[in-house]
Amino acid sequence: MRGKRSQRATITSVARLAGVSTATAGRVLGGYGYSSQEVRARVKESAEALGYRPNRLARSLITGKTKTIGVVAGDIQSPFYAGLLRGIDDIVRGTDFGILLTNSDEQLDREVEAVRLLVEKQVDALIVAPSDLVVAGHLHDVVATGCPVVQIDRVVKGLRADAVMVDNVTASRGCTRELIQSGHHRIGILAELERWEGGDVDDFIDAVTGGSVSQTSLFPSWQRLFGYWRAHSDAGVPFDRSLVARVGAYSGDAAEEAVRGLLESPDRPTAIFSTDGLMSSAVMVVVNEIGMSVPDDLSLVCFDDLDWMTFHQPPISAVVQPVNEMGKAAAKLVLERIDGLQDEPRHIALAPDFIRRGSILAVGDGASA
Amino acid sequence: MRGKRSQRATITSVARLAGVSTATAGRVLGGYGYSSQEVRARVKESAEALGYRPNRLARSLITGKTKTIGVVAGDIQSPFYAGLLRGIDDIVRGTDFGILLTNSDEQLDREVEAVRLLVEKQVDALIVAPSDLVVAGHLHDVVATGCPVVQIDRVVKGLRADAVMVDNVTASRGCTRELIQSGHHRIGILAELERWEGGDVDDFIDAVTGGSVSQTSLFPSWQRLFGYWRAHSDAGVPFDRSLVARVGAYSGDAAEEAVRGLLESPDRPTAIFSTDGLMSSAVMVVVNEIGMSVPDDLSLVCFDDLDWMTFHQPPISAVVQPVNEMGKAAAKLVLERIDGLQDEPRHIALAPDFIRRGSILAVGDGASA
DNA sequence: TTGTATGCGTTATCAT
DNA sequence: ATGATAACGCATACAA
Repeated sequence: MRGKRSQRATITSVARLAGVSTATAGRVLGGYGYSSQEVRARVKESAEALGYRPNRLARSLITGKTKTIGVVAGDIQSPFYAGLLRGIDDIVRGTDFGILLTNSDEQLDREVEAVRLLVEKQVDALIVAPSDLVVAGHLHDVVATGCPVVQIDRVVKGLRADAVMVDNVTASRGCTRELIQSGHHRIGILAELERWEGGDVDDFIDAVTGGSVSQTSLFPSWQRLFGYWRAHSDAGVPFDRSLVARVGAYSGDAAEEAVRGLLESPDRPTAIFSTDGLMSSAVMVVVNEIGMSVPDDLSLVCFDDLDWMTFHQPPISAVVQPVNEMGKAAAKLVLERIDGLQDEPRHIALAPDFIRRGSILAVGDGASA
Repeated sequence: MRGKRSQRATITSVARLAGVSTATAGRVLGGYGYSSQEVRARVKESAEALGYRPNRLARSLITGKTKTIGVVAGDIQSPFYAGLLRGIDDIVRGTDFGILLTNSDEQLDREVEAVRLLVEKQVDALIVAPSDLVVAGHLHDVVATGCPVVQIDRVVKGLRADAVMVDNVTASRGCTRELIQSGHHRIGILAELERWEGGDVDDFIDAVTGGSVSQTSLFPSWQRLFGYWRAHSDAGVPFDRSLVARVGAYSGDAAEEAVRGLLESPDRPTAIFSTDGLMSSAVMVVVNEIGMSVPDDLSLVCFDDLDWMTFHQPPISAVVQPVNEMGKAAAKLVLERIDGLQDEPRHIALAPDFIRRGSILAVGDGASA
């Protein structure tokens, strides 16, 4: 029996009803000081009778802690971010932390706005998927105030903050090697490849070949291209620039267009490595459209294991990112930092799994199983 | 040039630097009172120099508004809730409202906990997908305090609060009719069908036949069963209880088991209506497992249009819920209520689309296109 | 137009 | 163990 009228009960009203001071009422309700059995009972009873709910705002104002974690996701609707969020929530649930969620659409200006809002709302920490790996003054500012920041999925150049990501290079290198070992020498790679401050794909390959590129502060799709390149280099298979389909935008239409370019070319690839869930759907659309069949006409390996890849005929080989674990790792890091952990920024790189399924056809002479 | 040291600037420090009172500084920084050009400039300059950021906590404590909307989702990771969230954010972005997100996993106790947290954090409104349509004291309590509540996807019996949902009955009735008109008279329905206070499927059908069931406060899967029943009734096709595959839990494994029961029965259905995305995947898994083919061996219609349904061979017919629009509608309602809109609770039912694709085979004699 | 004084609901620091 | 009282950072009524 509570809820009462419209006016919410405060510590003051509870104290009055219980016949104690607000200080005493605060101690028992907040559970932070001394109090006698008798008083404790009386206060709790009064609180119950009035339907008292603590006002965390007031508490936060004085403690300086809001018990709230700000999250800046790229696109909540994508399975990747949804999975991250789920992982974060799994860790946070049970604590009395809340998640303040914002969406950047991978655009810097929106991210800046989002961070500003979160900071003004006094979040205790920030989990962010940075939109720009070079210009990030807003994030440096947050770090400078002492508010813990955990980067997710990618890391800003020179930002002294924790990070949780996946080892894209190793994963891509591994699954490209699978294709090569199955006899494929012309493997198309379909990748977003936006925003690299060093220039375009050719510049990137030059930089990579010249050894002057740091793997760390690269967007995932560039890292995956890098892994693809290394697998070729490892196996002594020549790298053909024309097999790199750069989508250049994060849109299904653009991806389909890029796939058409790849598959309609005179010496088209015998396999495709699709570096992202959105890209993978695009591959399927175009493959159907052209009337090709996987793996007879085209072998396929995808980054991100979407549900349909399991029951597609044939099932599609995929790199599965541990999205929930990434979210959990980020949340744990955040909680540790809030608890005062003071060591150097940590970069945690989780290892994706590769699941080989029926979408890879062995071709040529010495094809291994 | 800001950020400064660890101490955050306050109105007081800005006022001191600008040589004005805190009230004056507050007026220009908060933009709510009179101030002269000259003072305004000086204060803003000081604020900039100190890297002043308003503390919304303090503001909220006094205004009584946090500019925060609490959201209780079922499972953030599902495309449905992710889509809702995206819609909500689309509306909220640009305003200085924040979204405080929690996850109930469709369990009442977790929902109660979540709501408690949100209320203590003083959210200005609540958007919630209720886990229980009958026992919801926590929601009644919130409504009683005057905090706007918008139910999403389903509506609690007797709760005086807005709601945004989809017209499940009409949609299911429509797509079941499509199957019937294509000559299917044995249509299996795969549905979660948990938690109906009236009992099990037989009781439900009895109640439906007897006209004693209210469509409103039913979980979506029951409403979809209802639409399926009505389509049969409309067409004079006998309703066969054995064609109702009740999954009873929200799990892929359970769904697959239910599909097997349907497809391995001696007089198995010629078509299946799958009432949910998770169920649809289960259908595909089992269909492949058994070696059947859609639509030759089995026609298929699904509630929820997942990405793979477009490029599956053949493409799968689907009911597409306007998830983003639902989220947007809920968020708009919330903002209106916060602005003081005081009329009766509104129930907004959006109409899903049906997209007929190649997964329906016309059978029997008078099959229509 | 500006400044003074109070209060929002808590926690924290002292006394007692 | 308890109570008076001062914060926290801001907004607001009112006086100047």
